[in-house]
Parts: sequence; C-alpha cells; structure tokens
Amino acid sequence: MRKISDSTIRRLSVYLRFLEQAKSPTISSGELARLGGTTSAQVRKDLSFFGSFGKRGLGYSVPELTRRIRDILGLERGYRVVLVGAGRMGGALVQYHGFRQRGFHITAIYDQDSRKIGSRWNGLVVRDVKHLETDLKKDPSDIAIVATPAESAQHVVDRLVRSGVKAILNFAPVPLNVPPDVEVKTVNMALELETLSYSLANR
Amino acid sequence: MRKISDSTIRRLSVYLRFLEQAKSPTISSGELARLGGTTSAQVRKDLSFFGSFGKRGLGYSVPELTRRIRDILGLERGYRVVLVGAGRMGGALVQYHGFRQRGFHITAIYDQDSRKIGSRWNGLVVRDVKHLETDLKKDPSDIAIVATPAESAQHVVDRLVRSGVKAILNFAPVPLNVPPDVEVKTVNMALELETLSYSLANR
DNA sequence: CCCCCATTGTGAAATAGTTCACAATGCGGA
DNA sequence: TCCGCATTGTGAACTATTTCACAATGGGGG
Ligand SMILES: NC(=O)c1ccc[n+]([C@@H]2O[C@H](COP(=O)([O-])OP(=O)(O)OC[C@H]3O[C@@H](n4cnc5c(N)ncnc54)[C@H](O)[C@@H]3O)[C@@H](O)[C@H]2O)c1
Ligand SMILES: NC(=O)c1ccc[n+]([C@@H]2O[C@H](COP(=O)([O-])OP(=O)(O)OC[C@H]3O[C@@H](n4cnc5c(N)ncnc54)[C@H](O)[C@@H]3O)[C@@H](O)[C@H]2O)c1
Repeated sequence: MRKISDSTIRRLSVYLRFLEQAKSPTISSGELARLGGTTSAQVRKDLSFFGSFGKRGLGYSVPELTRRIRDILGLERGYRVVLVGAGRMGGALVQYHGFRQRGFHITAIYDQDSRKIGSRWNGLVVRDVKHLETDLKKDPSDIAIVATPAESAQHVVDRLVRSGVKAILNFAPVPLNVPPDVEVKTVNMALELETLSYSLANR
Repeated sequence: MRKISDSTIRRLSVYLRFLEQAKSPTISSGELARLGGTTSAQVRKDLSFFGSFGKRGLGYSVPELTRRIRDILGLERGYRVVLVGAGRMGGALVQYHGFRQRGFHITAIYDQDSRKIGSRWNGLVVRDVKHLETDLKKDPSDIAIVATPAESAQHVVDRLVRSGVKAILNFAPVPLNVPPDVEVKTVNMALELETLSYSLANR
C-alpha cells in the first residue's frame, strides 16, 4: 500500500463523523467539504487514494461511503484500550462516552498511588500498575492511553511496548521514544495554547 | 511578516520546553533536534525564519534562545483565559498546573447547569453562562477554552466571538465557524484514536 | 432513446515543507 | 597571532500536499 499522509487520514475521520450524521441518502464532495472545512477537490483526492466510491453526477451513497471509510480506518473491529494514570485527565477520559461509541473500549485502568488502587471508576477497578505486564499477557491490548505525569511517561511506555502494545495515545507533554513498529500520538494541549499565543502576537 | 507554517510554530514550542529544562549554558541544533525528535537542519531552518540566534562553532546560548522563542511565541505576556463548560474535561483543565506555568491563567468558568453554577472550582466560582457577554465586556479575555458538548459548541463560540475573544481552544469534536480574525484550535481525541486505528489496520 | 448536466476521478500544475550540502565564522589552543 | 574544527545559516534540491481543470460518465427528463 502506498504511503497515505496523516492529514488525509485525519480528514477521512472528519468526513466519517458527518456521514454518520447525514440524513440524505447521498452526499457530494462539495457538501462533505463544506461540513469538514476543506475543498471538494481535497475530498475527492483523499478518497481516490483508496478507490472510487462515488457516482458521477450524483455523489456518494452515504451508507456505502460510511462503510468504506470505517473499513479504511480499521474501525469495523472494536479495540480494547488500557488506561495508565488515574488522575484528573484519566478520570475525564474514562467517563467519556465518545470513545466507546466509536469502538474504543477502556478495559482496564492502572495507577501507582495506593489511595487510588482498588477504587471503582465507571465500573472498573483501578489496578496497581505493577500488574500491567502480567495482565497484558493474559488479556492483550492493542492500544494504551498514557495519562501519567511527564516524568513517568517514558517508563510506562517502555513497559507497554514490552507487553506488546502497538499504539499509544499520550497526554504527557513529552515526546516518547518507541520502536518503529509502535505508533504514538501525543496530545499536547499546552502546545496548542502556544500556537494560539503566537497567532495573537502576530496580527 | 512572511507566513510561517504551523509545524514550525509547534516545533518552536517543543524546543522551548527542552530549553527550559536544559542545564548546560549552550545547546547545538543537533542536540535540540535529538530531544525534539527532528533533524538539526530543521531546527536551524525553523529558527532562521525569525533571525540568527546562534554562534557558529558553538551553538545557541540557552538563556538567550529561550527568551527569543518565548518572544516569538508571544509568551512574554500572560494571558487571561475563560473556560466555558464545567464538565469532566473542564474540571481536569482547571486543575491542571501546566497551563498556568506557561502563562495561561484561567480567570473565569461558565456553565449552564444550575447544579454547577455557584460551586467553587480550584478557587473560582462557576458562573452562569448568561453572564458571559457582560463579564467579558468588563474583563476582556483573549483566549477561551470551550469544553461543552458538541451541540452547544458553535453557539458558545458565536457568543465568545461577539464578545471579542480572538483565540479559542475547542475540545468539542466539531469544526467551528469563526470569522477570519479569530483563531481556533480543535483538540479532537477521538480523531487521534482513529489515526491509531488506521495505523494498526495497515501494517 | 438520447441529450443535458451535475459531479466524479485524476493527471498536471502550483504551492508548501523538508532535507541537503557547503561556505561562513567564532572560538579554543598552539 | 593564526590554525583547525565544530557548528551555524541558508540557497538549492527534493519531496509532499494541495489545488486546478477537465474529460469521463451515470441518471433523469423529454
Ligand atoms: N489535567 C489536564 O487538564 C491536563 C492537560 C494537559 C496535559 N495533561 C497531562 O496529562 C497527564 C496527566 O495529568 P493529570 O492532570 O491527570 O495528572 P494527575 O497528577 O491528576 O494524575 C496523574 C496520575 O498518574 C499516576 N501515576 C504517576 N506515576 C505513575 C506510574 N508510573 N504508573 C501509573 N500511574 C502513575 C498518579 O498516581 C496520578 O494518579 C500529565 O502528563 C499532564 O501533564 C493534563
Ligand atoms: N471527557 C473527555 O475525556 C473528553 C474527551 C474528548 C472530547 N471531549 C469533549 O469535550 C467536551 C466536554 O466533555 P465533558 O466530558 O467534559 O462533558 P460534560 O458533559 O461532563 O460537560 C459539559 C459541560 O458543559 C455544560 N454546558 C452545556 N451546554 C452549555 C452551554 N451552552 N454553555 C455553557 N455550558 C454548557 C454542561 O452543563 C456540562 O457541565 C465535549 O464536547 C466532549 O465531546 C471530552
């Protein structure tokens, strides 16, 4: 498969959200573009990397395109997700329904702090992080969310990688080192605020 | 000023974080690159858009480069930030110290829910969102964080824009329409998980 | 049955971003 | 003082992404 850019994948994800809300049976690239804040040529180009799903003169069948994009993104299967770090951010994430709706199921929560271990969070008992490796050996997980302080993030990630986790969503504001077969996405909110600061300073 | 790419600004922000932690008095582009996960040429190119801050043969003075980047990003001043939406995500954000450390001060919290209005959050009383416009007229704010459900986000943003807010950090998973002089950054975590899903599905 | 038209799919052109490669240069040591 | 060397700053080359523009075509109406 030829290399598809990250921006294309992100846009597919945006199109998918609108397709799931669409009420008409078909939709044109122009309409999808308007909703997703891009251009119709961009929509068609993005889709063209994966095949040709539309009908000329008509547009795209909403149910079919929905299915195709879900398939491209690998969303037809569900994912087991473990969360490490039962702090404030972890708490917000565990209770968030948007993830589950899209097929990402948080199946375990780990922390280091004895005051948190054993407490029940949204139906899950917070486990001691020392069980991370043995638990993952029993019940493997493809995806982990890291919501520990920055200092522990790399150490936690090393342990996750050794336990076979192949994709990590990281909330700690540090770049993480992982082997090339592991994918990391870091959500760095302070950095987003700083790009806003830059745009305020330069107008 | 010529157009600087978003990726350059984000990298500057990453370099800044390492400069603030550096212990040696100087640092080379190669070292910054290693820490920030990029290349030395990229570091030098990024900086060259704004001037020449290094010494050939030596590298960059850590305190000077720190100051320069803070200045470029507009971080020398502090920012007043209002938060709209006192839910789980809003709660995590209010308590987060990382923002304040970098000069972003949450000065007011708004919600619609009468059960939340009046409660004290980290020293701030949650206010009824109906006061948003009058409060902002009295105490303007450059930056707002939107952490309401997706359905209300556009409406809240319209009100913020009318009240003179010029930069918005949005956590609701919808693209927002704003006039061209207002900058919006959307943090879309479900979308990040979906890019991870794509990478798991395609290996 | 055939024409019209909206809209796709896609090479080619344009633009944006990254990497290369090397001359310029400041510093430390002889 | 002068040499050697590490490292910057930057055009130029390269690579990636977006936009353009138009031929191809499916469907609906006459
Ligand atoms: N709260 C926010 O709004 C926010 C915003 C941006 C970024 N972040 C980042 O998200 C991360 C978590 O933030 P938070 O506010 O939830 O912090 P927090 O201190 O509330 O929670 C961190 C949790 O991680 C646990 N922990 C520490 N070391 C651990 C380890 N080795 N293994 C397992 N658990 C461990 C702690 O016991 C704690 O419960 C931090 O890196 C922070 O910088 C948070
Ligand atoms: N919690 C998470 O981990 C998470 C993750 C990703 C995205 N998000 C997004 O962040 C946003 C907030 O999520 P949450 O989990 O905190 O939801 P939440 O329901 O806990 O909180 C939302 C808050 O917004 C308030 N609100 C609703 N309409 C309002 C209005 N018009 N003006 C002011 N306040 C209003 C509600 O009263 C509530 O207190 C949502 O858009 C959600 O999709 C949350």
